[in-house]
Amino acid sequence: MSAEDCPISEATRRRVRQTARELGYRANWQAQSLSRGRTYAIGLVYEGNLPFLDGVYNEMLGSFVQSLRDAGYHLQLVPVDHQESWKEALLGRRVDGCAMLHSAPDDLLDTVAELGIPTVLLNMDRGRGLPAICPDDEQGGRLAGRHLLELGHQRIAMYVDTSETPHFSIAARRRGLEQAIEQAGARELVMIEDNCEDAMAVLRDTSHDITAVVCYSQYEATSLLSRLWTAGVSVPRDMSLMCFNDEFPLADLIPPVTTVAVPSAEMGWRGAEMLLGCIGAESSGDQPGDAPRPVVLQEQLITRSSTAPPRSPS
Amino acid sequence: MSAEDCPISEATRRRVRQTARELGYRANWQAQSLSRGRTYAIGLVYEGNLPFLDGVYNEMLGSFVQSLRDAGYHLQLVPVDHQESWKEALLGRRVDGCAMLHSAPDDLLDTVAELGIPTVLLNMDRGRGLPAICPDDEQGGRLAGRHLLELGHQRIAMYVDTSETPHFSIAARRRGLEQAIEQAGARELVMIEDNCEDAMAVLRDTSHDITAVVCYSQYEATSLLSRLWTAGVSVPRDMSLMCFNDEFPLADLIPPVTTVAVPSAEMGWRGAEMLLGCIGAESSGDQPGDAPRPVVLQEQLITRSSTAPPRSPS
DNA sequence: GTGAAAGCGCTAACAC
DNA sequence: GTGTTAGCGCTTTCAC
Repeated sequence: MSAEDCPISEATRRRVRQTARELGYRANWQAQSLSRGRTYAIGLVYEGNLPFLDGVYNEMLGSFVQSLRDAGYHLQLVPVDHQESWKEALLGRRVDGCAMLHSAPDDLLDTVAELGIPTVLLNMDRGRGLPAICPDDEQGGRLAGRHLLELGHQRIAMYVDTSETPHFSIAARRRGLEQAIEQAGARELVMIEDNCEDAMAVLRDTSHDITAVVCYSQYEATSLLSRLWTAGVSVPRDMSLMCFNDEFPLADLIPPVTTVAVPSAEMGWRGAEMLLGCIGAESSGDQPGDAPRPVVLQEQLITRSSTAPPRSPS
Repeated sequence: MSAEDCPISEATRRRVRQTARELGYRANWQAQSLSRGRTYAIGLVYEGNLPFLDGVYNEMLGSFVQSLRDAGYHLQLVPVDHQESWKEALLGRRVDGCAMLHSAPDDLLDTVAELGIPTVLLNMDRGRGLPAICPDDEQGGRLAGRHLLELGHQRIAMYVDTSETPHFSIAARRRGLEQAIEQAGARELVMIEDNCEDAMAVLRDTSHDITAVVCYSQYEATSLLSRLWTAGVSVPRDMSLMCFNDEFPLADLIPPVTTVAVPSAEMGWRGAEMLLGCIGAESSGDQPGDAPRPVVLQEQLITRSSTAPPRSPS
């Protein structure tokens, strides 16, 4: 009845629908769901805390949800924990597809692969060839490195707080920084993978002669900036500081912090596009052989006042 | 078949279920859903951005989701916008109940009331007598006020950034502060409802003689603290500063900021308890007359180093 | 082209 | 107590 050669005009069709709706009728969703074999739900399967605290994920998921909604889908939160209730949700086919971000346990990836549940990985790499979408953290790292090198810094450190969950973007950002440094023929990157106390020790060690530090995220930047102030190290006069992710509270700190922004909203809608594409392809009986290749999005430098040329050595 | 006088022992029942499950069988969820007239989904209906950026909501929703999951329910994100797709979701009964936080448009509240969809309001008051759960912001305000008064402050300001969406807790926190001030016989509260620039002007106006400022949230506190530093006003030596919500980055700022914490996790599980209670009562045919009364939870003072006795007037 | 009927997979009510 | 069947409300197919 949904054919285009229907004798009933489009206008009439619409009027009928409109009237039916006004009379309070709506298609029963559970019945449609059973009959069509669809749930019209996408599961957001996540480990640990709700993955929204970080502004990057907040924005990304916002646009992800919007795009899904425009296609008649809703996003369902599926926490992963020891109870394995997430497994029931997937095996019971409570969702038509799923999204994961940041990281996922192996058995989760195995499960979706076995069951053939359409899945998209957001900001995640090691994905068994599953459709993925992530920012180009290596390129972002190069952006950061070049910015500092152009300002005249020779000796640069990167600081990552290792108490946080590791993420592949750490390595990627590091590689980008190193590439930029190598290209410029400057001295090699000093890596500080530790907590804030120890980062301070390294930065203040004059034998390292560090004049600029790149923090992995706004979290490291916020606490390190505080410590620097406390220790009487002025930013950017004595030390340039920058980080990744253009999120709260970077713009409100003293000084406002230079950062490399990831295209969070774009990741969201691209992800939705990809996932809905997979679901569509699956239902139209296509072979699932053509897994879409990973989409990689460019990052962008946002210059603020926490980075400046190094003090000339006196 | 679910009776307790069943001849099949509990152990056998479990073994059968276990085996069936191992053989790969699970009850088809869509069919169950249709047959039982349940969707096993709760809608989180929200306006604007994803409501998780603020750490308070993050933690609250985390425990909300967990509790729902333990009861076999999933939380579905239902954004409210001009397209009114949320209305379709509710009218189509795509959810068994819903949760709202912070604020909700009138037609949304009307809709759930008309349709009789079990609903719980999280951190929201003006709710048509709907089940609600919120922190006692007035009590929190008193906590803040007493803390500063005990330190010896006489002239206190409260700062709210009016560019943010208004929330009833602003008034409640203000009332609490005023009550504490009145009780102590100190001078009246100076209200600053504006942006950060103007807040600075008021604070530096010596005719006001303000020695302590209470910020509405971590956002105001973060930016105001920055401005104060920039202006050479030392916290807490020249000015005590505190706020509400124990969230990032308060503990990482210089100095770490004193704050009044809301019991976010408890709000979450209490809310789930309440909502599931309503759904259960509804299905067991009880009259919906006994709407649970609002639950009000106590807040807690967390003292850090941004508050201190005022400088003795020289 | 139009209308009736057979499922979707489960639940619950009903006879045996 | 146990097995059978109607029915949830839609979609889709298959006769007319």
